[in-house]
Amino acid sequence: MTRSTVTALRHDPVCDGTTGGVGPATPAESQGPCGQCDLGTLAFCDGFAARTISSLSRVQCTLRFEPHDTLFREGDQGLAVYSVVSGAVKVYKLMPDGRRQITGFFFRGDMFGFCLDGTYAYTAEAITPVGVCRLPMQRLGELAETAPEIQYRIVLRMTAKLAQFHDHVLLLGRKTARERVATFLLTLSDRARRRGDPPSPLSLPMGRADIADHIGLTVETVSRAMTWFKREGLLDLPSPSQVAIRQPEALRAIADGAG
Amino acid sequence: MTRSTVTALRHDPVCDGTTGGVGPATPAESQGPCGQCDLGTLAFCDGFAARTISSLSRVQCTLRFEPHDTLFREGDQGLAVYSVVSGAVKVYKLMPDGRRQITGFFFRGDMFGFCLDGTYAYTAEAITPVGVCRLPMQRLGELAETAPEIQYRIVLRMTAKLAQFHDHVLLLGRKTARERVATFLLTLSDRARRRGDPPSPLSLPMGRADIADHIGLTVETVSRAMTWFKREGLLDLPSPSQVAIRQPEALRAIADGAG
DNA sequence: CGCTACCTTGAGCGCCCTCAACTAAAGTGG
DNA sequence: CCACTTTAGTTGAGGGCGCTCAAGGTAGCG
Repeated sequence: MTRSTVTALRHDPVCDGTTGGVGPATPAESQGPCGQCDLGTLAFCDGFAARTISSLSRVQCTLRFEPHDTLFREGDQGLAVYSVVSGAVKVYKLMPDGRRQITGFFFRGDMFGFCLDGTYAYTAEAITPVGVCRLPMQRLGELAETAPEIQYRIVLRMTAKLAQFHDHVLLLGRKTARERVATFLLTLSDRARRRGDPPSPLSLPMGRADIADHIGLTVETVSRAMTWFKREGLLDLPSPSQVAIRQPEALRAIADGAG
Repeated sequence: MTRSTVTALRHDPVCDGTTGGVGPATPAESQGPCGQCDLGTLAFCDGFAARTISSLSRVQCTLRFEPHDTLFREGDQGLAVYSVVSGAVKVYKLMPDGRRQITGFFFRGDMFGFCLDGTYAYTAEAITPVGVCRLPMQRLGELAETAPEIQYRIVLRMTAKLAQFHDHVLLLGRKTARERVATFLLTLSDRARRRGDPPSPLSLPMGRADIADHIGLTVETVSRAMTWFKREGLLDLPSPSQVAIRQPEALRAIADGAG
């Protein structure tokens, strides 16, 4: 296992444990090459031809990050895309005066880091301990010429992400505080279900401040909405980072504006 | 010219002038095949090999729509992607109670209609008289296997759109009313410049209500912000649909939160 | 036990929404 | 060509949702 990581290092000089000097990233010791990591059908390379997978495994490398580590910053040269193997990552943009907008959360199986003209448009930061599969973008482009299935897979991922953005823009532009929180919880629950994690009790690895900066509210408003849902019996909060959704339909009704 | 449209009709039975029975779409008479329309370097197929272009021209068809025509609705089967040749298109999602969020405006050279699992995630409606180049998605996927440059181009377009979304989510989640309007005007001006249209006086083909539903405000608030910018000498409003930006730097400062 | 970080709860205010009136411009029919 | 109607945009007055500011609670950790 460790040997395959070393192989990756030999073929991709960028994979030397430093990611632009940001964060104490260290090569992982427990992950194998593409197709052998434990992502199963969630893996980017799942279902690819053996030759494609071996090509990917030669340029891929697996990294670990600790909470608050920065994977890359807005403006950094965009050298690689990332696939989350374990843990949670948040991605955000900052305004000069410190206002922050978290544009996405990424979990097991999710990919991020696609960027234009070689510069990341946002900062990526680990929320929990994180394992990621890193794919150098340039190599990916070269491989795509011989294995068009790779680019098709990328198109699929990006299309899904675009659909998510449409929904989130609707949330931010037109929904009330309670509708936003309800939508957020249901979306997270749905994504957990799709990736095979228990959808209830739902795990909230991010703090209230992160949630607030994602759905365009303040910490206090998020907290009040959660407490209100709890009082109404729509959900339980065994701990601040765990939500048991009791009445999904009622929550859905609120999320869709019938509350 | 008309003959090439007829050719397209022969090869693509979907291109019969009806787009799901929605809107009085009629085949255009003035547009040629890919590479011969007047989009120049803005065209999706610009720079492709001659063989690729001829393949595209065989599945492509050009359509015209009038203001308020619906190109497709949210939930419709997603059969094709569109490239705007002339005019302006808005794309939006509706909530059950009528709240509307416009998730994007599309002008000359812009593409839209990429969708997952065969269903459009939003409704597309013509703002002005519109000419579009319509490319059936399935054929596009088939062609991509022999001409990977097509999918690479799609990836580029989608990457750019994703970056736009990140910016817009920041706008909706964290910016004040004036910051939103300033950002909106500058973004529109920048896009006009990139596509070769005069960036000033900037043309606003969409109404105040459309702007409001795009940046998460009300008509009144948009109007007040514009009047305020005018009073401060940042811009002129020769007509409601034309904006002459007098002080781009000052407007930029406001857009970025330094106002 | 004290410290820190995070979450929750409360009180008051402000930005933007709501409601309404007014103006301007464009279409309509005689 | 001109009254009438309709639609879009602007301006004003008042109210409410969510923000701000502040205090209190709770869990993790030395």
